[in-house]
Amino acid sequence: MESYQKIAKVFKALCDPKRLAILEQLRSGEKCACVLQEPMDLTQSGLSYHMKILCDSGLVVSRQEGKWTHYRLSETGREKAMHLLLAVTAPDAASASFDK
Amino acid sequence: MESYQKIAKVFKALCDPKRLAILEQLRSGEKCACVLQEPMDLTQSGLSYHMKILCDSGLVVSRQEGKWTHYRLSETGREKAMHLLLAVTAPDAASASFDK
DNA sequence: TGTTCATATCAATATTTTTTGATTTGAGGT
DNA sequence: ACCTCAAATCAAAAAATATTGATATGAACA
Repeated sequence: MESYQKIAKVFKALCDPKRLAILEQLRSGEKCACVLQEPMDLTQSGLSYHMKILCDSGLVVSRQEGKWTHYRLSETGREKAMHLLLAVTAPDAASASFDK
Repeated sequence: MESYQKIAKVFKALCDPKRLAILEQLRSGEKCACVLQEPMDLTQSGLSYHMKILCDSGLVVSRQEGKWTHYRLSETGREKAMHLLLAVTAPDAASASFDK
């Protein structure tokens, strides 16, 4: 079973407005770090900090190309997160009823 | 469109190990605050603080019964969270391909 | 090899979140 | 009305997270 810390790490990626804005940008396709930074109120090191959290969560993956780093959404990361959300918030088999 | 702050609030409920442990307890059915607190390393006011965050996220709902408060998982809360997770991490319609 | 550019890392500070203990509120019971 | 108990709220302290500016790494290219 996954530890609560590990699960928390996935959702931590999603509870910061700046990281949500970064994900929004990635929804339209792979982006280079410099491109992601431009429209945001973030320093270079600030972006790097958030990208690390997003990659650690598994929701985003990176790809090096020369001196550039490209980021994109991970389908498997998303699927794992969906399963995790369900696992954590759905009543267990034994308990039939719960609130609407 | 929902603000990033509003979205963040939902996932904030899921990025603390103690709140995940509380959700785990609720998976087996409705529980009174006093019952939830007992097995956890939490003071009364500490539990109350976390329950507020869980209720604010919509994933948990509460019900008063005399002087007791009972908490349970919300199905609609879970459904909304699932949709939100998808909305935030899935590539948009225009961009066909993304990473596995 | 030396220079430039993109990104990562580090250390310090600022900000936010969590914890704690004390107090308040409000529903019952006497 | 008074007392008790469960839970919420508040203010202060502690802990975790985010931001900033400076520096390090490492790829490309002259």
